[in-house]
Amino acid sequence: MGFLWKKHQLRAIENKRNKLKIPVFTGVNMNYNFNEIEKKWQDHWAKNQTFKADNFSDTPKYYVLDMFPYPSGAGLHVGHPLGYIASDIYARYKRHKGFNVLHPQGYDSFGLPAEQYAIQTGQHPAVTTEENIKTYRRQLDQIGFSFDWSREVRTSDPSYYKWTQWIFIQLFESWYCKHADKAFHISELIKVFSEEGNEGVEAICDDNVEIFSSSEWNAFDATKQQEILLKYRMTYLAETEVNWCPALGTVLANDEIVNGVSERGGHTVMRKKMTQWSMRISAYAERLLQGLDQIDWTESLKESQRNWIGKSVGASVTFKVIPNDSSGAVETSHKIDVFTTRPDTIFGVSFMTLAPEHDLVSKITTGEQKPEVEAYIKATSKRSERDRMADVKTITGAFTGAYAEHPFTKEPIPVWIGDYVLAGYGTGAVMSVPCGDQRDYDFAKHFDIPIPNIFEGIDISEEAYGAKENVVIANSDFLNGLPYKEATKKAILELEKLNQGEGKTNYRLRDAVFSRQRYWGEPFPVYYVNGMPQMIDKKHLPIRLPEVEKYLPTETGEPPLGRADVWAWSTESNTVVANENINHTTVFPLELNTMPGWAGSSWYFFRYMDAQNDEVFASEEALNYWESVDLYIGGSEHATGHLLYSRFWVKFLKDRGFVSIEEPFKKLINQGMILGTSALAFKHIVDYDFLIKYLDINGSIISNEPISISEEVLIEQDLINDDGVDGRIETEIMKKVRRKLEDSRPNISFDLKPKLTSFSLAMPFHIDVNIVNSSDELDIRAFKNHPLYQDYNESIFITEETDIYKVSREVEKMSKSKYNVVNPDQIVKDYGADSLRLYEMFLGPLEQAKPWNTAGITGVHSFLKKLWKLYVGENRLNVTTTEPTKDNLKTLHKTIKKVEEDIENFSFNTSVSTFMIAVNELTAQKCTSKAVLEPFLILLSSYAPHITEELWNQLGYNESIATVPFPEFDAKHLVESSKNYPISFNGKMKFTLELPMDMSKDDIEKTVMAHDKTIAQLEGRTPKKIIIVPGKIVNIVG
RNA sequence: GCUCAAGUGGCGGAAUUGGUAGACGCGCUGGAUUCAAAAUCCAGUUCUUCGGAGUGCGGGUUCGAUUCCCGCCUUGAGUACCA
Repeated sequence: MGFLWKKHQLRAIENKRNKLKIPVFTGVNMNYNFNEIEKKWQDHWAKNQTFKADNFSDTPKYYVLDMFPYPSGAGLHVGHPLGYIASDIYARYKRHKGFNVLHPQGYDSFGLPAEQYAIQTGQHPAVTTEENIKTYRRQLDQIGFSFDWSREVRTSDPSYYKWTQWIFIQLFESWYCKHADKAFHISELIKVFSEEGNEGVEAICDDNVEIFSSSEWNAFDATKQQEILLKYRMTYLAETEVNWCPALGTVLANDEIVNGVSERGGHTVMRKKMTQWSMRISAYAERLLQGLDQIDWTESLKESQRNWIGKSVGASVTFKVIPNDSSGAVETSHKIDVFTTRPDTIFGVSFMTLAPEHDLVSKITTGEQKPEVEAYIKATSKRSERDRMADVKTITGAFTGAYAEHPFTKEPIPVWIGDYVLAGYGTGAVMSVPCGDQRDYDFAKHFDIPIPNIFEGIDISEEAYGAKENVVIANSDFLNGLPYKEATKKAILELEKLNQGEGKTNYRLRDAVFSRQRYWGEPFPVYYVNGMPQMIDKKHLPIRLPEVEKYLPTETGEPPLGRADVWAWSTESNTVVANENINHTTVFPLELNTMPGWAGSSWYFFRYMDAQNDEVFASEEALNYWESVDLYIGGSEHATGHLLYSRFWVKFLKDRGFVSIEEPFKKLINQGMILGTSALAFKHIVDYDFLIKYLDINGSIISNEPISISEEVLIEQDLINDDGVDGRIETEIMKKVRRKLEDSRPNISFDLKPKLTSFSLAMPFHIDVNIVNSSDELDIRAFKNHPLYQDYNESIFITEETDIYKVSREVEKMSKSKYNVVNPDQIVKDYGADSLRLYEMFLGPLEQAKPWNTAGITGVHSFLKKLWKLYVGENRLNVTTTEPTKDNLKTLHKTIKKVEEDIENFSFNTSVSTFMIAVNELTAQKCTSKAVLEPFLILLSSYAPHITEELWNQLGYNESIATVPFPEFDAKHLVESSKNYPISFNGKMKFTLELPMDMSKDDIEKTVMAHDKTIAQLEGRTPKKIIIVPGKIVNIVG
């Protein structure tokens, strides 16, 4: 029962509360009533905008950001808030430390799931997205995050995607100058073209640009000029081979494909040629690589970006194809360009290999070889990408009949095709050096091609020698005797002399396809004149998503926007108008694709700085004040998607002068996944034949009846291989059959003859974790009544103890299909948000994957109850102005030190233990001193904001605890006068000895050696050596 | 295959610069309280043949190693014919 205040006390409190405008709950409960407290303070923070950040402040800024959540229909499970809790603790801590903290939240609300749902149900994705956001918001709110919600953004909101469209236009209007190594406005390129032509332009552009003079440029018509410029723009339209996913009806980026199938849904993906918008991210490959050295990310994350960028330094080499008339081609002189990282091995080339898709293949294949080559190409094109990846062992290929000329020896080299050469990397052709590359080696062995050895003293009879170190080149003319490095240099030099090669750096990073054949994404601000894309002027943005009656592609295979009736651009009214007005003179068709998911998330961190601005994506002042994200927390699944694209856009925006930073995320932490603890039961399927003998009163058989039954027997894992268990199963089945017979034939006795006919292996299946208790005991009755397990209604259980089935546990990913999902709503209801926050942190290191086990939450929950009891006594606040004792201060200050260190190191789990130790100690010390209990609340308030805010308030403060300074650590309280020395013998601690801190080494030795236990331990031996580290340890050797 | 991360009680984990291995919590055992249960409180809880042994395994450096070095094994994540 709750304690009721006396009337006069109540009045006094009420007066005070009215003054402070804090919600009142009458009949203050002296118990820790977390539900009430948490609701009260969440409402208070929201009403008072406690966490609203100011864009202009004299205090230093700190920007803490969580990775943009996609509001899925399933809502949050306990794994999702982990990172949010960590960042919230850090944000709150930084506020205590005097920083002006920006800690915003919003939604990456365009995306596939809402659209898939729309296709199935016909509901507009905007409607379901709105609903999902509401659920998310409710769930986030109840955990007590200190977000500044006044800055909320949603990527699907036109006032937001207006600026995504704007950035797209900037990209379209830009080109990349290699010389200055940055992007510029396209007008500067046009100027150069009209004055000097393009020969001197060093730009990142398509490979197929023709060279033209200024006069030629000026003579081109507008369409031709546009066509050329498109090859230079940072975003461009090109026919590219894309990853087409028929099931999703869209194109996917490389990072959206996992193991050859779509990341979402696991559908097959095939190669298809389509005209698509692409982003020239490859222009930034080197800067994206170099920038990694400037940022504080985990090494593994940087490593995956490095791998994705895939820089390799080598040379391009041109081989001339030896003309051969039998190919029947009109042109007879061809060149094969290859990229190699080992130009030093050029004298080891014994054949060349082209990708089967290579353009030259059809041109150089001789008539004789044509049937074989064509058959091979046909066979390989049938193999899906996935088969090709899975099947690395099988060596296949075909000889084209053509020969290329070695640049130095002028010897003919046979040209092969093989699918181990990828069309998409380098030039799609390789110079094969079997002695130095295992794949070339295997290919040569398989097709009996010679394997010349060009390495001094290295045996290549078994395998290729791929290492670069400790190698000296031989049989290689002018390279003889040179090690790798020098040989490489020399080879490139000689190739340059012949004009048949040069040093070259290659990147694996491809330009990113930016079109999606989807409805629920940003529309492009683009219309088409004579097939050439035109940007809509920035002042007419946003171009809003049109309405469509269905969210599927059209019958003619166009994207869903092809279904919109009002989707044309009038250059007269500068508005979107009905399609019937299209006349290709003033009204033009609009782009039908939409932007990919990463468009909106590549710049959202800037929008939070100035979320409401309608003039610019964020004001210069706001951008300059907040600069970049100081701490970014999120999952590692974004390693090569979002985190690479964001860096790319930021570098671009910097080049164009829109922002002043080069990297968006200074420090990044990947929180580990919270895994589910699945419950597994095991079943046998057991088949029996029974012979039922019906008996009369005398026991004589009246009749025989054979029956067959099949039973699902649930058995505890421990019993599966138990000896007596078969007998138990048979007994139980007999019992069950007997019971049934007795029910149906009550007055007849019978005898049963069982015969086992089959017995399956034990099969595990998932049990809903909600019907299993913390001791792994399945509630059998609940199980039989559970709608999921109706099939087991009458199943037999074989268990150690009656009525209790012990499930087996397995840690796996938390997922609906495994029935191991734990919902935070229930946790908050049962234990409160503060308990949830503490427990999520207490589970283990933030960055590590760890299993969730709800049972353990009672530990942190009873800690909070103990804390409450420490502050709130039987009927009044237990906090007094009593002077703190030495012990009180020692406990407080060691806690301050530890918690501060922990937060700075993102070691949140260890501070939770520290809080527990502190409360245990202060309780044992019967501490009531305000001078200790107040600062302790501040320490804890980042972790458990509600209970601390409540107690802070009860202590009489009217300002939120979130705004008060962090307690100062004072080392003097930790100074000890004595030390409990561990006394070790040969490094093993045997006993401890309390000695004064200021005791000299000699005195320590004398005291220890004279001690009874030392004498007993030594058994008369004389120690060889005595190590004494004052204040640390004594070690006696001998 | 390559890259990265990690292996410590029944479980989650702690030991931050080499110095008392197992903090803190869960679970378990026993006890108190209760008509009973929940809750709460107290005690114990690495293994052990009671000598000791012990941080994945085998070596090494050191007075002393979970921590440093060498070689292996296992698990997880990412990536993959990248020339």
